[in-house]
Amino acid sequence: MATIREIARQAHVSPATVSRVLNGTAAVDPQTEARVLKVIRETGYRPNEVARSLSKRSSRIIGCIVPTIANPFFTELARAIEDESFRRGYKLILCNSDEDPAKEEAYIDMLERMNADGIIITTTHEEMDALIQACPVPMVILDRAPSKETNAYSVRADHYQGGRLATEHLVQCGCRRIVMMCGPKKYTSAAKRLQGYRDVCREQGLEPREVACDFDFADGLLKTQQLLEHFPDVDGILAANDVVALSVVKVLAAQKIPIPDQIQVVGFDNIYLSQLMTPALTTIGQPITAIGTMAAAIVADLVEGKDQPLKARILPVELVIRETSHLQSNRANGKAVDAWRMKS
Amino acid sequence: MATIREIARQAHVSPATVSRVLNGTAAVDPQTEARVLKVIRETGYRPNEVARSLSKRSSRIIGCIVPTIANPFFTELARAIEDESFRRGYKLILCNSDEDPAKEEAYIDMLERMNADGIIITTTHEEMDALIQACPVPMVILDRAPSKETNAYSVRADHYQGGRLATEHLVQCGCRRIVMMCGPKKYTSAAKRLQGYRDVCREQGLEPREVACDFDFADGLLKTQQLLEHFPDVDGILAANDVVALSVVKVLAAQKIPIPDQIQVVGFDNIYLSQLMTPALTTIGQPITAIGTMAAAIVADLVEGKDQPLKARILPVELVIRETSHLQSNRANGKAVDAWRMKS
DNA sequence: CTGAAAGCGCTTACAG
DNA sequence: CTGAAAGCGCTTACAG
Repeated sequence: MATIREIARQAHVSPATVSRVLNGTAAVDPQTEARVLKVIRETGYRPNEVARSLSKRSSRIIGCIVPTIANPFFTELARAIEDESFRRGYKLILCNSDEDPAKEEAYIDMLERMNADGIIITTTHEEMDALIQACPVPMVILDRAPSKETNAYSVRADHYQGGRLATEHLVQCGCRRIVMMCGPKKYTSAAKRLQGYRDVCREQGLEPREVACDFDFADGLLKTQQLLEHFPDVDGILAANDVVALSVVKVLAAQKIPIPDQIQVVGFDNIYLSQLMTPALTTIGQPITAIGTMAAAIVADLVEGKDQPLKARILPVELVIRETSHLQSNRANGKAVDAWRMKS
Repeated sequence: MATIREIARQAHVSPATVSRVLNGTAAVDPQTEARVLKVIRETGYRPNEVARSLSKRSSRIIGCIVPTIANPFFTELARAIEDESFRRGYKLILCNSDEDPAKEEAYIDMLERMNADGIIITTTHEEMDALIQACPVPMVILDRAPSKETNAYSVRADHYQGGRLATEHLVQCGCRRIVMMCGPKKYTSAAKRLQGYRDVCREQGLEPREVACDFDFADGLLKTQQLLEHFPDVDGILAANDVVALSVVKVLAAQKIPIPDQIQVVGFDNIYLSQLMTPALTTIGQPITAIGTMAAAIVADLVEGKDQPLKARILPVELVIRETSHLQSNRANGKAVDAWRMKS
């Protein structure tokens, strides 16, 4: 692999001049420029990124730390972040923390040492706040409200509104004994959704029924079974998220409980999978792609010196009606309203 | 952020000595070492990775190029690669090519310029062979047979055997009119599975019935519908992969065709999702984690100077029986054999 | 418009 | 065991 020095030699100029035509950082005589370009083309020269990173103290690397891409929600998020990063000329280092604070810390450390230009992280650990505060590179926190005095950016969906929309929808669909399968409270998203649920219950004069549930399939199966024992008269279930909704559907199918005729189900997230399931899932859609795109864009803008006045951005959610719920008026023919989307 | 020079100053030694205690590359007087370590601890010094990469001409970065992590198969593969990379002290740069040769080329170029220590790639494009050949960094090709004269490594599953196992299983389950939904022939995996299917058909005196189908959900829906029109008497379907099997199940459910009583279905891959579906999918399992782990291990071993005699590794597949098929003997009670796994 | 020189922060022969 | 020096391959004031 040729170096800039070699190109300079062949073009009878200094390395500085080659650098200038490469980066367009200063005016270069057109004649000279043409000569340099020619040599570059002929040799297939490509500048070494590591050397450039070292002298510029910027690597054009964005780090992304998520619990695990095995969770489809984070897969889709990571994909959106990668797309925007690539579009803006950045590379993405993807890190799976498994929600282990030690791994999160190790990855942040690694990214700082690599001169990463920004870190996008989804964490639920309060202990991380100090690290985030101390981090010399820009941080964007996803899907969670950061503590007050932080200098980090945050992008998340309006989960409170999501909780409300989901509950109101089930009420409109005729449910009166709605059970909320609530994700771990340490997640802002779970806590906010729960709050929305409770508020609507109060407004509608319904008694809240709650079951704690992790955001994964296995716990979803377990808690669905418990739920059916505790609340045998349940007629509506708000699943903690779409993955849990998948479990709910599986358990109800196994017990031959018809969906949505006996029990209606609403998920959260609107991951791609939710439309592939049979029956297709009614859910609260988060703007997953928009969240990821915005997170990467914030980092890129920051590197390019663009101001970011807004530290926290909250994006709207939407109700996506499919086959696991049905409005009263449609109950007669038992058909689901097809893909009717109501913007929140 | 302090530099090695600053640590050296405070510990009254040269930067070279600090480097030596940091890397253990040469014996250092215990007294001196203790002094250096103390300063490092007190200052919280962490060496800059970019500078280290530049002087060592190794970045401890592994690049991974997949079509898209939106496909669960590649998500699981990427997760396994990341785990092994992290374990061995490497970072993973994840790249989604969308099977676009231009993007693949751009990413390979980028990774080379970053001094990546290895590139793990899943590509179906023959045109890439020249690039792979020219690539100065070690390459591991996944899920595809590389062309003969390449110096790249390859790791893949035994898809021919997979095609055989799937077909033989359906025959044992009593199917006689089995349709193979075959993935794009440019994929080695698809071509090999088809070959296995054809061979078993010949051996069993069955007439092969084939439908071409892309490896995605949308085409799966379309081709399933066409399949039912072309072959109205079909009693067994070999889906191109698990994602396509999801589509098959969806279409059959919509048409109220009972699975497995009227039509039995077998997928390929055994992605995590296949067990979450309702009904849970009978499928041919690829050792996804083993493939990813092995790919990352090959790169790490290479960097560490360990010999890699075997250029191509072919891993076994297994039949995973769940609820979309049932053996003759079980047909009577209509119950699926639960998680009975037969090692290939 | 152009070049010589210093610098980015490490590592590693080389000499002692 | 240790240090001075050169080098990794770029970029960027500085001077002309």
